[in-house]
Amino acid sequence: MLIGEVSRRSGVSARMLRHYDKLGLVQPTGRTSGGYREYSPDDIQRIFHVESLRSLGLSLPQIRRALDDPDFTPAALVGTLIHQTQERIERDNELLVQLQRVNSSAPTDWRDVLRIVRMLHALDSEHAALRLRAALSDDATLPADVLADAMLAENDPNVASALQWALARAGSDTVAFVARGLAAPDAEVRLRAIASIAAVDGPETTALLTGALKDPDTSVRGRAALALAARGERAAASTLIDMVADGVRDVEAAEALGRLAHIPETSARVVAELVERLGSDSDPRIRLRLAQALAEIPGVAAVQALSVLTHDADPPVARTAQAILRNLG
Amino acid sequence: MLIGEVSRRSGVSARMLRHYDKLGLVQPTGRTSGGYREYSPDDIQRIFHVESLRSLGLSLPQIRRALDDPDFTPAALVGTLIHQTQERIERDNELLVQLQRVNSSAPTDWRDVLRIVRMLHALDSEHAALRLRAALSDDATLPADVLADAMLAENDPNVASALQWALARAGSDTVAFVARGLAAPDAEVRLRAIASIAAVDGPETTALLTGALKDPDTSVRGRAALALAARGERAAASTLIDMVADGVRDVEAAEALGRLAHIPETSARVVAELVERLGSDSDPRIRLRLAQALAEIPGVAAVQALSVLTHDADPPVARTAQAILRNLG
DNA sequence: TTGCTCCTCACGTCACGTGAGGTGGC
DNA sequence: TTGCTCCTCACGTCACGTGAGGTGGC
Repeated sequence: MLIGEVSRRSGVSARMLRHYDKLGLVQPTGRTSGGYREYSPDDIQRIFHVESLRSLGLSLPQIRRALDDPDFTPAALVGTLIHQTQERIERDNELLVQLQRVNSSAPTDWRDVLRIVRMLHALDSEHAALRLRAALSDDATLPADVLADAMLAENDPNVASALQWALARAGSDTVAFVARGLAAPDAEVRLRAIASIAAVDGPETTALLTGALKDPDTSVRGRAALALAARGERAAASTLIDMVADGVRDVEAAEALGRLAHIPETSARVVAELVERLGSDSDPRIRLRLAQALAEIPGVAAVQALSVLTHDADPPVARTAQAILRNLG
Repeated sequence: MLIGEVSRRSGVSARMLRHYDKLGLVQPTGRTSGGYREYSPDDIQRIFHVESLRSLGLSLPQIRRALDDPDFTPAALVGTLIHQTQERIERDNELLVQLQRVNSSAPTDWRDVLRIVRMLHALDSEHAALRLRAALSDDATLPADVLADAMLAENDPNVASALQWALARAGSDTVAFVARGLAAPDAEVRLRAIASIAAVDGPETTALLTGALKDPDTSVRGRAALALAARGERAAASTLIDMVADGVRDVEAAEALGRLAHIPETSARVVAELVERLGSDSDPRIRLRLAQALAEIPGVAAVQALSVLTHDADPPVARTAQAILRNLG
């Protein structure tokens, strides 16, 4: 079979078939009197073998060895190819993220592109000083989603807070980008997201903070509860009481409960829940903290609860209740 | 600054700096009397710009246009680069799957590799005839995970069943690979997984089938329930009753219930559940199917329930119950 | 004078495409 | 004789590395 037909049947260009010939990869068995290459069925088989191995990413010299050198076994090479492909995919994924960030900054000319690439490299730097400088650079070309991602990934508190500022300057529609961090598996990231969201007022952020009260992580729940209490949101009460009981930022939590309970109705509910916890918990340290929290709650309900506690079986609890009532009087 | 120091500071090889010069990308401002290239601070700036754009994947000619041609805007090119990168990632992911399949077949020489690549291509073919031939080829070099993946992805029932056979021949440790299909988002895939798992006896497959009773898809649940019933597993009863009620393979389901209820205890529970459904459902067609199912259940409990139904307010239900009792008597 | 740096020119890598200029076979 | 196919040789692509052979500057 002549080269043209072989090319048509195999899909390999005549140019490449001549190239295979020169490399010694596939040398046609014969030539016609006129010097035309003549391929035998075996030659054609071999072409398909070459194409098979090419589909796995082998180079032509590698294919030559694979087909002709009996000492060359597949194990090592296939492993290497897998590794190289994985590395290439990883690099390409990073490249894609960069390109999409550049794209979302909507550059009008290449100077804009250069600016944002420089900023992205700086924010990616290992040196906190460089990251800080980038965060403080006040470069309006940085899109909000990039700032948000950088802030969520930032473990240096100084840089993180500089990025918070930059985000605040970038406007209020940055909340959606930061909110993506609430779904992160890392609790630290969720904590930074909450801190950032808490800095922006409005019903949207309140809803996000309320959702975070169900977070699996204690610190995240606590941070959300304190922020909600500062907004007068009664939904935070139960979480704040948990914090008092668990001794997690319990002083802050108790104060927040006190401010939350300035409405008589809320006050009564908070006192009821505190009293219920005092009844169900037996750990003396927990009960002491719950009793102390009552000191922060305004209104008669708290005073009544404290009066009952002055006769508590737990001497420290009873003494604390007495002391609080004495101070109030 | 001479080329050596520029190279050291920028990380670009002297060879490449000369190449940039020849391309007109970065031409040093001056030369010394001896002909040495002298780079100005601006030249060095430009080198960093070139490297920035290279990090985005631009070719050297593209960078030249970006830096020198004011009419060349970033929008289109950045979009193209994103697209190309996505395509490359996709192709590399497919390549990686192929390589890992080849690897998991543990080829000892390149002939093994060629065999499995040929099989993989055949199983990937658009033509069902080619896929069928590959499935029937009885080639032991095909690893079980590949067979399982092919079977799960196969939408031609003939080919799928040939692959089932091939899997069965490959041994019983193929179940784990098939079980991965139970997590597929496509209900068809889960259905094929269940069918394949049901063909292998043992406590492991029974556990998988029991788990599938919670599948969101009716057909998947039904298939699992029928398979479990054939194994005498009473856990299938509720699902079978659902099938009777919903009219999904209801005749088969009723028969399976009958075989399942040969133990008096199970029989009583099945009858109780059927009666409860008859009481709570008002659709006459559903109630008729539930009543008919009672005919399949052995034991006195079913006969008692049917006796009650002979006075049912629903005439077809009452008549059916009478007919069943007549046949029994 | 001795190292060191720099210069230009050019070949090699890798998998091709695209000619130019010529010829065989129906 | 006219198309068509085939031949070899060779340049171009792309981003480099690595020489060879020569020279400037301390």
